[in-house]
Amino acid sequence: MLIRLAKLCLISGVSGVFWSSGSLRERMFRVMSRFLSNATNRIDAKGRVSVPSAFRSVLAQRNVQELYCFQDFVFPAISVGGPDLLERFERQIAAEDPFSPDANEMSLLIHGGGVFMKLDAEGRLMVTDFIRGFTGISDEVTFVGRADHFQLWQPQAFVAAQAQARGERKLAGKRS
Amino acid sequence: MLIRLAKLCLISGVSGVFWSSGSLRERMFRVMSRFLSNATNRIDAKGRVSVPSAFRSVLAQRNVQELYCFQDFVFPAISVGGPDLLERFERQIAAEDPFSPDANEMSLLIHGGGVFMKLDAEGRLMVTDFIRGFTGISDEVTFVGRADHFQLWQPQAFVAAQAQARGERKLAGKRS
DNA sequence: GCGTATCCCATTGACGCCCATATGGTCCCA
DNA sequence: TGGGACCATATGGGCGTCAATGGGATACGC
Repeated sequence: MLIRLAKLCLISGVSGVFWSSGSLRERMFRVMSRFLSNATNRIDAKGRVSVPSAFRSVLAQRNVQELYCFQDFVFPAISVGGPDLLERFERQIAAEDPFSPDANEMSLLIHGGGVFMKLDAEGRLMVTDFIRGFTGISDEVTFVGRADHFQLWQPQAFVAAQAQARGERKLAGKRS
Repeated sequence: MLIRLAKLCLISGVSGVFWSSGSLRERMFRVMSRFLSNATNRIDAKGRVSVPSAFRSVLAQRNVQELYCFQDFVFPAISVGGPDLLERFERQIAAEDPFSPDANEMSLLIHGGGVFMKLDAEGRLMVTDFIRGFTGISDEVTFVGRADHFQLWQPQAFVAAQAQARGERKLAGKRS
């Protein structure tokens, strides 16, 4: 199961290169600037929601000004990161056989299913239909840190998914 | 043959030359100037539809004034790009034996299945029968970014194709 | 001359930019 | 240790700008 989770992670964009290299100082820096924990904020009348301050400062440290958002491949959640996230996907496409139907589908998802968004001066983002439709979000958003990116969840869906993941881990632990 | 054409499509669409490096400024520029995300607009009584502003500014940045449109090889969608898209196809054809059946068929699709179109002053394009017939579009158009070009889809067909691609991604991830 | 496409202008509704307020937490000082 | 000032964050809302759309008027082709 652990392996499976690791794979899931990779699928949804958490790259394994995250830890692998760089000077000690750089690694310290990265540790400091991970997306971690979760928080739930309300959507206002105009459809905006504040990105948690902790996440915003990570974005600032990484010099991320435009957010690349896409509909996650596994969960009913929107994954959000910097343009480097998109570039990683594109490299992945370029790396595998560029003639495969896989690459075509991949492009349909990451280009056609991805958006660039910007935060306003107060660090809020618009919750568009693009986000609502895919996640089921209506009036509250749960922000979930995923190391090098974060996700937008419908609050109940998140606790459910988390509970399920916890349950499977427990079983795996008893088995092994 | 079909596979071969699909390959062609991919070559031009998700080109492997993707932009691995460059100054920060250059990368910002590139991020800004690729076709990304999707949006659905209505067709008015005269059969016109507005191209999303984001796509128009990409076209402007690339100095594209005439649009080359052709019926996509794999999806029921119209692919739209600058004249460079057509030129790339033509180079591809020229690269192989000009008398081969393959080259002949490619030309049939590339040239016979393609048209040039122009936007009006407000950035709208006419939805002709050429487009309607192939895509099933009737009163709404979904614009889908594909990095170096974009596509016109019948809205429902797009969500269906995207859902299928996502499903296959998920399965592939779990399998491996 | 009639249908069709292009040009021009008007409307409106959404989004970005700006400032104001509240609320909770922290730090300092008595 | 308790109270209070201070600060940061989350949230609310006004307003201007621009994009999407609608519709009239004119040019063009069959």
